[in-house]
Amino acid sequence: MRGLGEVFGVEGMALYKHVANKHDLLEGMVDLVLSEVELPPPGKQWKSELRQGAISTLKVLLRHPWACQLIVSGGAGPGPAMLRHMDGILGTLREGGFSVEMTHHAYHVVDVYVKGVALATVSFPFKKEDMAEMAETFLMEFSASDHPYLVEHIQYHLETGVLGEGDFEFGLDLLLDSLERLRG
Amino acid sequence: MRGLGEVFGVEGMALYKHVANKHDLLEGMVDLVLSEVELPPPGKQWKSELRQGAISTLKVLLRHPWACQLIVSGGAGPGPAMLRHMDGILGTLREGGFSVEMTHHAYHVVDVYVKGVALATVSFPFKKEDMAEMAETFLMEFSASDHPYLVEHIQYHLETGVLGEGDFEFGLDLLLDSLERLRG
DNA sequence: ACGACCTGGTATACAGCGTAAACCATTTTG
DNA sequence: CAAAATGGTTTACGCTGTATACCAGGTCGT
Repeated sequence: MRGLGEVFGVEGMALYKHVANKHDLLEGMVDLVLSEVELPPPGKQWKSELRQGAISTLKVLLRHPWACQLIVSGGAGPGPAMLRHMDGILGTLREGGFSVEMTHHAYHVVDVYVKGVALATVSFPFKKEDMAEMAETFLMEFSASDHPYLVEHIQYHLETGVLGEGDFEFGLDLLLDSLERLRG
Repeated sequence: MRGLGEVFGVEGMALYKHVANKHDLLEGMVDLVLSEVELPPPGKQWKSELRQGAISTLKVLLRHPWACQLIVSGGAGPGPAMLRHMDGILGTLREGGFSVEMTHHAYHVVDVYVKGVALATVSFPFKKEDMAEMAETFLMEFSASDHPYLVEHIQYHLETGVLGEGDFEFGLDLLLDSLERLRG
């Protein structure tokens, strides 16, 4: 708070004339972030709309790493932007022909997935450059023979990088295709 | 720290003779939690093994809500239990006939999903009993006509409760079935 | 036009946090 | 038997969010 005050050239306490407390402030910021998400209007092509919405959501979340934690963990109650966001996605599903029940399932599955990827990406503890070095010290810690599959996995990551866009879309399409099958 | 010291009948600072800092302490606790997960040994029925592993993981995470945040957000580097856990799941996939690449995808998708559900469940801000009351004040805040689909969604939740076991397994099976299709 | 009130700022203070530093008794060990 | 490791205490520092009191300037009702 004092730091934010400094940004405004003001004593920290002055902020409390404008927001109730730090948490309220963060809630507002979070909702502002969420308002950046671009949601296509509900229509007939639910799949591409949902896909686009999910991708946009992830992009926004990755653009504001600090907000990830708060949004994902529901630490901030839903503000107007979040409500709009939810209604948009739910609308896409309903208009796309999903039943109320299936809409419920689809919404939560995709929601959890997007947020999960966002959080995992944001909070991955190593920088891309340190990865190689990191992996090396890593592979020393445990006898490679104890965790053969893990070694293989890490080596794969060394070749292909951290969780990237491709990985996200792989899972996303997996879900969307499954949902499509269930809708019919 | 001072509180934990009190539990041991000791001054807070005494703890620093046993752990490097608070973060280290939490890492240890997190790994202990993770060691509670029961993973079936890798074999031929990858699907049921993965399923069982995911369910066990979720159960453990829900049993220790405080650990959820840390585990999910990777705030704690992987300890021995986590390594074991990862290797187990990766092994299940590889032994089950998945290629290295598909194993990578499958692992991350399921991992993200399980952790996402855990975090969402744990950090859902309202108690089960207050839900109805909560929803009511909720539905007043925004004109119901502005968010018709959201209203519908909330009403569905009022009938069926918060995210429950069924919802989790729905998404899980969705993923597992898709993975099965992709494996072949 | 004048007192009341609202607005947005300051100053001070408090309790809480993690933890660094110095010190001290009691084992354990070379 | 001296040296050193072990596990505790005390004190203190800088950081946090924020309650409280105070105060200047502008706005408003009469």
